[in-house]
Amino acid sequence: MGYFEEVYEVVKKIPKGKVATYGQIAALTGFPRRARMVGWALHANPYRGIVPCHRVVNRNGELSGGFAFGGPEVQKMLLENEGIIFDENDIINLDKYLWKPHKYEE
DNA sequence: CTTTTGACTGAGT
DNA sequence: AACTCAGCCAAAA
Repeated sequence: MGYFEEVYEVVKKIPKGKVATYGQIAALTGFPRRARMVGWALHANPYRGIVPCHRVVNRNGELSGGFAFGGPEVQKMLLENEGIIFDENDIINLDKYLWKPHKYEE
């Protein structure tokens, strides 16, 4: 099991209707300074369609970069389908939708 | 092998 | 509030 697997496991744990940041996932995997690795793991995501990478956003709650599994529009649609609402700037209200795990372990 | 780059973040200016 | 700098570490050139 490589580091990627840990990232995928955490991402898969994100409950529907919630989102998590790269840093948060990194922290959950035990490496709070490896947010970039999380991003890289998802970039190399061999489990596209299996790992809900659309629930992973940057610290500001906005959709990552200009590309994704199909495009930011698809990601937005998927998140709205999860019950998440975007603001005027297509930013997610982290105050409401940020995933707040009870424990930083497992 | 060395250098650049990147789905990031937090601190500093 | 917007921009820059520095850390992190793996893959690609």
